Amino acid sequence: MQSRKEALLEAAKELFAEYGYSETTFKKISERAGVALGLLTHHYGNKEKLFLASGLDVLANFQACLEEAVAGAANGFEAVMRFCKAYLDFSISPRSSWLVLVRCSPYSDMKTHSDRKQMDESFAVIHNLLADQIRRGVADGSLIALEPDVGAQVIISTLVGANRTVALTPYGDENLFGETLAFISRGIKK
Amino acid sequence: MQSRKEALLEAAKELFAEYGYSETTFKKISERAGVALGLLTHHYGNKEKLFLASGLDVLANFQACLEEAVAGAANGFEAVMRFCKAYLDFSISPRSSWLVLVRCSPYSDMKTHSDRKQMDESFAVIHNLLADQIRRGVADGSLIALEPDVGAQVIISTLVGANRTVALTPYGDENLFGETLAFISRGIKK
Amino acid sequence: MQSRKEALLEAAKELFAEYGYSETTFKKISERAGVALGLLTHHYGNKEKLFLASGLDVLANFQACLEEAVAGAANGFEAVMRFCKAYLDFSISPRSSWLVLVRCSPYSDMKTHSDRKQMDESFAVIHNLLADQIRRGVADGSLIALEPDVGAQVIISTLVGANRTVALTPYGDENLFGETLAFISRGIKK
Amino acid sequence: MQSRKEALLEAAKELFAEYGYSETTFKKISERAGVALGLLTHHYGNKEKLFLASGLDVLANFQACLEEAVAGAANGFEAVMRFCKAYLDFSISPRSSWLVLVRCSPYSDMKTHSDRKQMDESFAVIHNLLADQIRRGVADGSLIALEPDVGAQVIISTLVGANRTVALTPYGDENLFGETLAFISRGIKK
DNA sequence: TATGAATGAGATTTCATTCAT
DNA sequence: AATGAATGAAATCTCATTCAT
Repeated sequence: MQSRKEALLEAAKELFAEYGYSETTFKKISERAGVALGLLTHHYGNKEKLFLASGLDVLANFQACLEEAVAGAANGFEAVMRFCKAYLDFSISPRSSWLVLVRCSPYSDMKTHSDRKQMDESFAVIHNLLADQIRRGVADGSLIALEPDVGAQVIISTLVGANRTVALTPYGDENLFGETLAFISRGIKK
Repeated sequence: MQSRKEALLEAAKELFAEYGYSETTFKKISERAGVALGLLTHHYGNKEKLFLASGLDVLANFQACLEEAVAGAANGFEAVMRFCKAYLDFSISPRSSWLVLVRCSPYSDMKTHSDRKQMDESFAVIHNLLADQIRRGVADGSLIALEPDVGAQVIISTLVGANRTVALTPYGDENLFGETLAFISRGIKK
Repeated sequence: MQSRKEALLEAAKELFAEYGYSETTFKKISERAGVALGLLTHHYGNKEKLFLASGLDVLANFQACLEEAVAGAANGFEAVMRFCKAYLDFSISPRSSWLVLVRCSPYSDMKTHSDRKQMDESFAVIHNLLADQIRRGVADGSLIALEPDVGAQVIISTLVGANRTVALTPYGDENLFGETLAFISRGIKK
Repeated sequence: MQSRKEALLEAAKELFAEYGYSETTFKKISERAGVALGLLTHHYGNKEKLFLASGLDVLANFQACLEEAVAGAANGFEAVMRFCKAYLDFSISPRSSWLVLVRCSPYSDMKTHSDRKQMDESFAVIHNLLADQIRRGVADGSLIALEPDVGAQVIISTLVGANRTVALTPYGDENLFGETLAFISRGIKK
């Protein structure tokens, strides 16, 4: 059984994902969660903190998913490709509330909010996870000579773009994710 | 001499670029433009239409810039690379108000608004411009065998992602654009 | 050929009739008339004066119609009945813009406006026209003994009510005007 | 002790009655009620719904008053006359806020608003109450042969007109209500 | 913890009227 | 006479947040 606090977070994630920050109101959240309006500030302080909590909740799942993906890879190249596939898969999995991250990640166009920093740090963990796999791949000879941080930036940028194309635009082709992975592969494989 | 209608558009572009849609108010726009509040609806109807007008204005400049870039290329590969470079350069040129497009393009996370379609169509023109260069490169043997539409999608996705990383996040490295171009080159060159 | 001043009055009558005072705007009027916005104040001064001009224009037609109706009556009773029939007929004749009077006559629920007095006086002329016919009927023995002013008030009240029932409510039966005339007849005939 | 929600309704009834719909503002209502502006939409949703609530509140009192009036009548004719007298009396009783109904009943000149239907239905109850008394009077021989629905329409039209003459115009004579009752009596009594 | 009434600043939008051309 | 850009006050409505219960 879900506590009322959890019900609020769940409703907030759904609504922020669907409508974005400014079109999601306390009233809508409390109605969808089926709890009293006042509980929102009681449990989460204010709107921004709730937004952050929503984002961090999705992000924690995202991190876990990526770490699991890279775990059993035979070499660096394979680890990178698993990372990429997991990234794209997570973003379209129906119950991941991925769009919350589209709305509040450092890659979003939100005006900087108070706890942007906490979000940035969590995303840095993801960046480093990928950079580590690149380092491994360069060491084990499965990747071309890439500076790990820049390489991770380029790859994540590509994933961010592909993801947005599919999630937000009408151009998103069903082949796009496959092509993107092939494209990345060509760009890094030795 | 700038008409008041133009002054409003200019102010709107600056403010939408800087603050996004919902944090840009009529008051801020009219004050920055130095005109009366009521002129906004008089000339543009409502906030959304002004937002659209802002986006289309930037987009028109963007298109012109891309078309000029591909004009003198020796072959398809070179045309594609010029397109990509012009894309990234435009996005960081100081007076382009590029961020307006980050806020209202199909790649943005705006809730669909009324004239989304008009924006979509204009972006399709850009997509087709790139697809044409790919087609040319495949024909002249300077590119690997790519399906032009999917290829254009992948490349634009990569540019979108790189652009967001630089424009919005704290990770944006100064090498990123260069690395992105190299990465694209490796992914498509025969 | 209609002058622009006349076109404005015509448009104003239509719109005031259909939408009432406060939902009729200068913009709508000038657009329907196909002339420039500024001509409205130029020719009519302000909104209230235009409203009054619209009402008085309809009222002048109304008066003429009533006077013509009573002209050839054989006796007072017949004159009264002709008056009543003409009153009701005018109110449903398609091009009379009768509803303007519903909106701005002394029987309307408009908050008193500046030139209410002029409207009141014109309506008094109508009242007196009916009172004269009653006086005649009492004198010639075709009517029961009625105080002409009170009698005119009662009869006009009945017409006002019947008219509103037909023009404004969903209850308006097609027999209502006939029944109303029969009812009046029973109430005054000797 | 009156709740703030009730205070708002009371203030709204007074102001709508006095100034009509469009000249009654949120500011005026909340100031007269002595509560915060935002409570208006909090409790009533929007201006129209508050207007409707005001009308229905007055109408409920009106219905109760009419039902009580017809209760003890000796025959149909007397019941009809009591109905008419109660109708007219209610309309000039100082604390009835009758004018709200003048502004928002189906007999008003309001442009059709959303819940017009609800108002229409409530007025139909009043119409039927009168039609029932006519039916009784025709049956018990105290009235002439009248079709009950049309008869009710004619009588209510007469009351509506008399009421408007007294409430809205400068012609309203103090004898008018008495004369109107006599006039109705002559028109229906056997 | 839980509720939802209460607040009031602020947003968008409307619109009669003025005025330069 | 004719045009429509320009003005700004005022209207309705939203909404995060507070607070008494």
